[in-house]
Amino acid sequence: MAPTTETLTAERILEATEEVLRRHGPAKATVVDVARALGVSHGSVYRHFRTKAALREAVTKRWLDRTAEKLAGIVTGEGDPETRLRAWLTALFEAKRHKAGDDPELFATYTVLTDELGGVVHEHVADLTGQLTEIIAAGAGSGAFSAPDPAAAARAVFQATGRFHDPGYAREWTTSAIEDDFAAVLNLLLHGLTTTP
Amino acid sequence: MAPTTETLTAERILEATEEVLRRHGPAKATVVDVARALGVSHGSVYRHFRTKAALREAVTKRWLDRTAEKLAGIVTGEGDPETRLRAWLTALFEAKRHKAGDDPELFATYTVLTDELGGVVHEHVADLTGQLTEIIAAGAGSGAFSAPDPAAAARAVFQATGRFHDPGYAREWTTSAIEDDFAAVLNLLLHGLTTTP
DNA sequence: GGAATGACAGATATTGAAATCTGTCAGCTG
DNA sequence: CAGCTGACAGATTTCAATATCTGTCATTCC
Repeated sequence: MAPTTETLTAERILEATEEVLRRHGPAKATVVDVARALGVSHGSVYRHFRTKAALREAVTKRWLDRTAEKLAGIVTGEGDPETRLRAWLTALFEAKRHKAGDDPELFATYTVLTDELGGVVHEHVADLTGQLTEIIAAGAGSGAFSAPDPAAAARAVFQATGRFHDPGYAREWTTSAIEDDFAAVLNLLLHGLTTTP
Repeated sequence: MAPTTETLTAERILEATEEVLRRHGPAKATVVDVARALGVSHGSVYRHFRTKAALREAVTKRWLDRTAEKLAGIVTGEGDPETRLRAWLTALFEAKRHKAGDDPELFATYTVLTDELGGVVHEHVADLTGQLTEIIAAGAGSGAFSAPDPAAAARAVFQATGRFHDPGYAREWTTSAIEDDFAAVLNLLLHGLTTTP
């Protein structure tokens, strides 16, 4: 479509792949489509990604990492651990909700992709619970939280808030009660974590 | 298959429907199959259920109600509210996990059915959170729980434990860490609900 | 000579014609 | 006559042929 003289890099292929996925959806997006969008033969794409699955995995990892990076800023940010924990969980919910609301096609596409790519999602979840563990460990250290095992507490908090970040629940993120539900769960969990003076 | 002289009742049709669903799965189970299993014409089935969708809805409701009935016994059972709350949530998890593990085919079938029948599921969830509300209200009354709005707390607890009863997570119910995860979430939530002396 | 191409074999997806199903209803049956 | 039947029209699903795609690699191009 747009045959440039620019060198063909993995990054350019990933950009084109995301565009093709947005246009055609996960079922109909082909490697041939990606190559056509870049003005190259599909053989050239296979020089950078061994298989179609590897290409899908890379583009999905890139998408998940964009969210993780945003949240990482909050972990090392200012405020006490309770404030940062609230901010982090709220930011995660907001990020997912906006992704789902702003571009439903692409969100649905990535939901399909994450379903077929267990490994990538597992790493993503490990990344996020790692961030949560840092915040909770800080709170445990300062005496604000009662958490003998911060990593276990982080997993519990992440799992208990699944309804507000797991793509499987995306269709409920537009209902009016979701804000109240989120606040209720968040308060319950924070009360459960907080030490009682 | 087994043409009996017994009268054709809605209940007999539902039994046959569940059997056909177990055998053929949700995609291939037809009204003609159900009629054949009962040794009647498919027109007779339509005398009891207006549409195929109504039949599927009725058989699904029946399935969900069986779980709700089991749990209802715990609500009015013995023990203090905290004990009953733990028992109720554990029983819900166990019931779902056994359904999923004992007859995966049928469980997968009902998961598909519940996905297409929003209304029935909504009622089922309302039923279960109603039961939870009773237990939590009892705890609030006795001073064991701090819950200004027991219904809201019940919704929060139900949603926070979604990972352990939502069929969407069924494939994770066989992983080894699930028991620990459940215990961690349960303890966190109960600590969050309990008043601090 | 390192990157890109395009023809190719086997695997996967699309398509449209044929078969089956859903839902109705006039008539049969006990 | 209350309940059941089975033929029927329109909607949906199946199946097999046809077309497209994936992944490879000998060859071309700069």
